[in-house]
Amino acid sequence: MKIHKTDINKVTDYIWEIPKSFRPAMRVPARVLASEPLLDDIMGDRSLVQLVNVASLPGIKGAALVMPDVHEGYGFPIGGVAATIFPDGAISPGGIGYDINCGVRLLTSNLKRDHIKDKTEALSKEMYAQIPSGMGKGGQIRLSEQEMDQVLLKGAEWAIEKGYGKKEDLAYMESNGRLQDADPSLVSAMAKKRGTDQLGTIGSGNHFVEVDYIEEVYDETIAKAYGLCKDQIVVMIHTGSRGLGHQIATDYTKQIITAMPRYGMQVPDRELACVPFNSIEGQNYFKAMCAAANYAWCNREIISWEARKAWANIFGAKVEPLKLMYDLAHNIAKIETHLVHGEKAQLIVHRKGATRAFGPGFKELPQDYKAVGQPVIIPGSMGTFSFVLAGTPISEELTFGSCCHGAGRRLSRTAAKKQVNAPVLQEKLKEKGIFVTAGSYKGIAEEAPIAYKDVNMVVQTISDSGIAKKVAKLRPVAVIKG
DNA sequence: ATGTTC
Repeated sequence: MKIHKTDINKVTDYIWEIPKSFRPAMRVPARVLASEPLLDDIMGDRSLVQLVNVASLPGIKGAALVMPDVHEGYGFPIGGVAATIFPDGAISPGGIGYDINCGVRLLTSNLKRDHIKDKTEALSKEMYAQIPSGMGKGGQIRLSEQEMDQVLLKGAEWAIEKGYGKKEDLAYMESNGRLQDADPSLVSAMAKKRGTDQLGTIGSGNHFVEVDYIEEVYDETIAKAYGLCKDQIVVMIHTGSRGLGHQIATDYTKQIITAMPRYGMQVPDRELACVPFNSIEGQNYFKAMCAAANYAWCNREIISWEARKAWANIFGAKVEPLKLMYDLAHNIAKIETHLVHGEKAQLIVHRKGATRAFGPGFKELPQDYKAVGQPVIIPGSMGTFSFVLAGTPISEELTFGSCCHGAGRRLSRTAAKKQVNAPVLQEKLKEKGIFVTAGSYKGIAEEAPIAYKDVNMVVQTISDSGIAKKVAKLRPVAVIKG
């Protein structure tokens, strides 16, 4: 299948639609949220074909959607949102991704840019020492079988009970850092084994811990509600459920590929394998997915504890500890209520490389954010900049309350490695005042800014389309990578 | 993304 520009209808400057009539298998239209240059960028790759395939998912409602940071993924495009009808619409592990509850959190400090100037290098070294990173890397904590089950059931609460976190953090996590449907008995022994020593570790790839300062505030009122101000130092953490989540995705993808024919579900690409949400296989996957999501929230809470230790070691025990602004998932499925053609419907919302972006008044928001909407954290590529946005009611109308999750890759890892000289890049960033500490040059090369879209363009599209408002722009000073 | 290949 090839998709040409002439197959795509322009709905607005930021919304492009491939109509349902394009392919007989499509059950809903396919929609791209992008400015024209960003759309042109993906015309040559498989993102749009994958999006059209998603539009044929059994039980899909509204439209198959991609955000402006879209790129190719396993079956589903990354940056994709697919809402299927509860309870018998499809659930597909490919629509969630291999790193279940990969997500981002932002911690705020009471220090300003001037306070840390002379200590940036020492801080980045201490962060690197405290936070294990890199492929397959384990941490300090070894979970017993009983403890593992508690982590999978309780998520971030487990870390807090054990003294690795702060009770006041819970209110500032999506779903309070815990999905109630988790069932540890549905997580394989292999997945649990892989997760035994990986709590408190960031892993590799695009995962990182970053120290930033706030370069610009766009919306003073919302920034104030989130506790953000110009020149303030903040810490961003991006990681997920590590080997445990990956193993769960592997286990259930296999199972679901085998089970799918029994339910008469057909999809154009084997990588979109799915079963009805309320089938036994669908329920088992969902409950295991929830367990992996809880592991990821626990992981990010423990990494925050490590970052807080590094903070105290560098700035002294009397410094105010880092405060959690918000933590949100961008690889997850959630049961949510949205309007479909003007009527309320319960949906299984798959977000793969897409975050939630609910507007003001949403009941799950912490009290101090209720009036301004949910924080959306958008990490840019290494050494560029990142954004904090706020969700709006428009996201609920256009995207099932969803937003983009980052800059979005434009070069494959292999292509990036060919083009980038990592030591040179590291030195260049240092000259710009950004200390990058990484376990491997491979990681630096794969994550070079050239491998990513222009985050400014991506965020501008989001802001122009109205699904989220710009609140603040963040510049990195130290990056810890795998 | 991941004890690189589901």
